[in-house]
Order: sequence, then C-alpha cells, then structure tokens
Amino acid sequence: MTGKQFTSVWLHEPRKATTPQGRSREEIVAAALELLDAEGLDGLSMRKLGAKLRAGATSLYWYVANKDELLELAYDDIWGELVTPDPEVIGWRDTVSVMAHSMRQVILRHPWSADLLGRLPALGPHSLAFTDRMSQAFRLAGFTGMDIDFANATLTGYVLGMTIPEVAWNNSMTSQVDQAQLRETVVRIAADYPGLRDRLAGNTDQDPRLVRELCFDFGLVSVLDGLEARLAK
Amino acid sequence: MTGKQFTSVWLHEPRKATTPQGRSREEIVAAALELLDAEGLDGLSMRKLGAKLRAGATSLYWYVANKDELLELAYDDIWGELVTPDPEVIGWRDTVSVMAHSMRQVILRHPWSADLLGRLPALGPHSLAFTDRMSQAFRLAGFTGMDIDFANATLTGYVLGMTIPEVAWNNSMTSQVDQAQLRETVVRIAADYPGLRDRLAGNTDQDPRLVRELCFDFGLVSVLDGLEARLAK
DNA sequence: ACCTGAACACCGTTCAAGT
DNA sequence: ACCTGAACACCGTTCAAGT
Repeated sequence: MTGKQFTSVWLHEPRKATTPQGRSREEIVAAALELLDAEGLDGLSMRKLGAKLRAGATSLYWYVANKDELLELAYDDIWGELVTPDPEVIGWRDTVSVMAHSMRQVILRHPWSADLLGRLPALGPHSLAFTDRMSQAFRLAGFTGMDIDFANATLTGYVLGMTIPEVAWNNSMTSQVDQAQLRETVVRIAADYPGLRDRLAGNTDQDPRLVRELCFDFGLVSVLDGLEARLAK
Repeated sequence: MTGKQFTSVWLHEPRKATTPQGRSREEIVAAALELLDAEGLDGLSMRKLGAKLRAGATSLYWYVANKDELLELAYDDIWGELVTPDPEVIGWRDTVSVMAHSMRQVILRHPWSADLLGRLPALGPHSLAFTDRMSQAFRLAGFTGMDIDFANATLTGYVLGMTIPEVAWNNSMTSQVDQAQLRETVVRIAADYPGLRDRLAGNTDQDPRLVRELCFDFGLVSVLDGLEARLAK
C-alpha cells in the first residue's frame, strides 16, 4: 500500500513551455551540471542552484518534480559526450572498444555520475542512443536475439564496475596526500595477506595512472576475447 | 591548501576500549546494519541510530569520527558473508565463479552497498581477505605478477558493473508498479530505436528475474573464457 | 503562467558541560 | 572515560500567496 510507484522524468511529459517567458529546463540542467562538475554531488542543492540562477530555490519545482528528476536529466546529458564510431566503417570490435574507453572517460570527467549509477535507472535518450549504437555493433559481429543485449550488458557492466571504484579512489585522494605515508599505511593494512603485500611492494616505482590504464586494457581485451569466442561456436 | 587529507577508518587505530563499560563499535555497527537493511541508505541517520541504541545521537561520535567512517565499517562487514571456496579443492575457475555469484548476492541483499561503491574505498579486512582469496585462485590458474591483480580487477569489475545498475532498477520498482503500464511506457520511450524496441517486444513473456540470471551467467562465462585464453598464450 | 517566502521536518557535526 | 543537550549551518519539499 505504501510502496512508491515507479517514477522517472522520462515517463511523463515536461510542463509545456508554450510561453517563451520564464526559465527553461535546459537552462536549469546546464546550471546544475556546472555545479555538479565544480563541487560534486554534495555541491548541488536546490537552494544553491536557485541562487546561481538568480531565483528562489523553490521556483525550480515548477520545472522539475523533485531533485531526483533533475539529477536524471543531468545524468543523461553527459552520455551525449560519448564517442560513437560507425561499426560499418571500423568494424564491431574497434567500435565497442572505443565506446568502452569513451564511457570510462565520461565517468572520470564527471565523477558524481558514479554515485548515481546505483540509484537512478538510465532511461534518457542519450543512454538509449548509446545502447542502440552498441547493439548495432554486436549485431554486426554476429550476435542475435537476446545475446545482443547480453553482450551489451557484459561490456558496459565491465566498464562501469572497473570505473566506479576508480572514482571512489580518486575521491579519497587529493594532491595534498602524502603518497609515501599512504603507501606505508596500506602496506601495514595488507600485512596479513602475503600475496597482496608482495605485489604492492613490487609496485612502488609505477605511475598509478598508467597502471590503471594497463589494467583497464587488460580487462577490456579479455572481455572482448571472451565475447568473440562465443561467435566461433 | 584546502584539499582534504585522505582518511579512512582503517588508517587509524580505534579508540582503546580499555574499560568494559559503555557501548562498543561492534554494537553500533550492528545496529547501523539493521537500519541500513531495513530502510536503506537514507534510513540511516545519526539521530535514528542513537535513538535505536537508547542514546543521544552525538554520543556515537565518541566511537567513530564521522558518518562516513561508520559506513566504511558497515560496508566492510557485509563482505564477510561471501562464500570463498578453496581453489586447491575445486579448481580456480569454479572458485572465482562461485565468488562472483556470491558477490552479486551480497550486493542484492544489501542494496545500499551499491551506493557506497563509488564513494568509499574498500580497505577493510573483509574486503582484503576476499581480494586475497581471489588472487590465490588466479595464481593457481597460472597468472603471475601484476596480471594476478588485473584478472582480479577484471572479474570483480564485471560483477560490480553488472549488479549496481540492477540495484538501481530494483530500487525504482516496487510490487505496486503496474507492470503492463511500465512496459508500455518503456516501449514508447524506445520507439525511436528499432532494434531495442523489437527485442523488448519479443521479451514480453520472460520472467525478468530469470533473464537477469541468464544475462549474468552469459557475461561471467565470457569474462572467464577471455581470461582463460590469456593463459594459453 | 510563473515566482516568492515562510514554514515543516529533517540532516551531520561541534562543543561546552555534565558524571 | 563516556554521554548529554543546545546550537550551528545546512538540507528537500509543500503550499498559500503574489503578479
């Protein structure tokens, strides 16, 4: 009885903007994005956003039902930044590979999006366009029926799962952190796990950004190899 | 100058519990877990938790520096529920496969954890023990050096990325939702994407829970095949 | 049609004060 | 050593009232 209904910005029409006066959704979402990129998810409050638009905080509720809907709009927007090659031109494997790297970059560029992935369903037009384009590549590869969606979910799952904790890690670090001290504490924590400890110790001289790139590529190639192997059967 | 330092519960000793009087961290974390499981991430507030423990909200700050540290503690706890087979007994591939399924179940059982993955680094003992066990399996498989960690990251990345959006989806749904109406709206949204639309339409008769299981297995097998292929080279 | 301000019911956290 | 209450600086959202 008390269960909330399923709701989403994408499930109902926006208020008609028949009159050219007043603000617009686009304007509001653009301002929200600026705030999110500059200050993170906690930096976006309805009051701050109102102030930025030189308006009362509560005036926003005329354009948007609540804050979650606003976040859904902002969230969909960033997927418009994705690079989506044409699989007919460069082939399916390069297409999805480029898309995977591009996805990772979008999330790293907008770290607040990592927090939203586990909270809001992605039903916006940019998300769908992206899914559609990736499906096209997998169909071209030779997948059929539900396997197209499965391959899709496998690859995007890999990218998200690899990138989300990377954001969490970046969040906790800043340039202010004493790297040497951090390393020392991590090693102390890992002391009980010999394998882990030894590999951490052997890593001292590596650039962490580079290591993460290598790791991402390693996994991406593995996932794609695994998917390709299915086609041969 | 203003950058926050890297901090984590795991990086400093807890306040010594030399005296047996007063509350304990364990007690507090256990109560927090109950609240989280029952009411989700938003259901946990310091005031509510204090009330549940028949204490003032602010008394908790004697045991824990802030709410994030409390969440780190709760978050690490759930990974203690993981099934971790012995790779020496059942082989590496079955081991990591069982662990992958177990991970997914833990997240689905504690949906609030999905929100935390992008926010807090996982440095607790349960997380480390889990990583260590999985590394052991991959070493047994034949991986060496950094490839052990890469294989690890690839598999756990896949599981997280597959499961986090599943939680987001579950969050938005309740038993109250009119499935027929939802389907109709989704199809309307997907109208512009023929491939997507057709596959959605063809899916009508499937149990969504079952489809997600199939999808997870499809991806898991693909990822493991891809990793296994590396060993042959 | 659009915007405002006041008000409600919350937050996390600090801190001086108590025992 | 442990706990309290008051206080500060915030939240999202509703709603009657304005233009």
